[in-house]
Amino acid sequence: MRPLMHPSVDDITVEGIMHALSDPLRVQIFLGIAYAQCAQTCSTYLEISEQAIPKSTLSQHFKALRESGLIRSERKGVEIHNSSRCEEIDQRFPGLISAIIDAHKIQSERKRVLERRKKLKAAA
Amino acid sequence: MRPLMHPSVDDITVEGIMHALSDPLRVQIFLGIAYAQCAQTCSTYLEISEQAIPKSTLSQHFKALRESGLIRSERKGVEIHNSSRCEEIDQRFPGLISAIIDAHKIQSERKRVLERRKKLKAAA
DNA sequence: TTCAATAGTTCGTAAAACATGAACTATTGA
DNA sequence: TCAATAGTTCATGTTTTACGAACTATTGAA
Repeated sequence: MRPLMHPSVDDITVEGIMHALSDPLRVQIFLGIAYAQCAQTCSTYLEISEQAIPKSTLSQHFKALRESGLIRSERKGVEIHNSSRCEEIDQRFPGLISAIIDAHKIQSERKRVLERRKKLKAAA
Repeated sequence: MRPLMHPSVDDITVEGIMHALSDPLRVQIFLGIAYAQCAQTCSTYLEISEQAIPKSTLSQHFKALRESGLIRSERKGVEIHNSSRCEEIDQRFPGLISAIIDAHKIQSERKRVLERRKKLKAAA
């Protein structure tokens, strides 16, 4: 098994970040890691949504996040601990990650509101 | 030929924007349109880099930008004028687009510096 | 009007990227 | 040494993307 590859901060690209965060599942994973006070493992996300995510798929998504430079993965015994590289990225691209995180907050808040509204309408 | 489809501001998603801007050529086109004081046409970009970009490819890229909500395309006679939807997007996701644009400025400035350094080194 | 020129779209297909089950590897604890 | 756990890698079917060729829309001139 080859060692986990991480790009140096200088090799992180905007396009790479955009691509990594263009997949809904990957964003969800990344936000989970970014918000988490403790490092997250791959298995944390085995049932992130209604249906189970195959672990090979999860593994690929973690790899994509890692190779874009968004997360750091370190083996801790039998599992791999993932943490965000937000601070490093913020040094290189100030405000980028937080703007994306804020946009996601707005988007998911609006989604919640719309769903509640829909439910009320259906009940009426 | 079906009419040009534009999502309403409320249907613009962060993932959609990320995806649209995850391609280097598309970012270049988008930045060109965002910076431009006048609306840009598809043909403006036929030779954006060293080699010519096939126009069917360009057309698809413009379509991707349009359907992500990043640009507005309007037929003006024989050509189609493209302009950015930055203001609208900024209403929905304040600061997102400008953070991405700033990050690109940093990235391309750094690239320029590295290339100059390399050239000087080669000359020495 | 018809026709050529210009600007861009759409279609078909070949190439690249993705998703996932099955098999494999690494680490730990019994 | 071996079973259990956590994750990776491989093989393959599916989806997305790139681009040449053919098509459509608009204009301006004959």
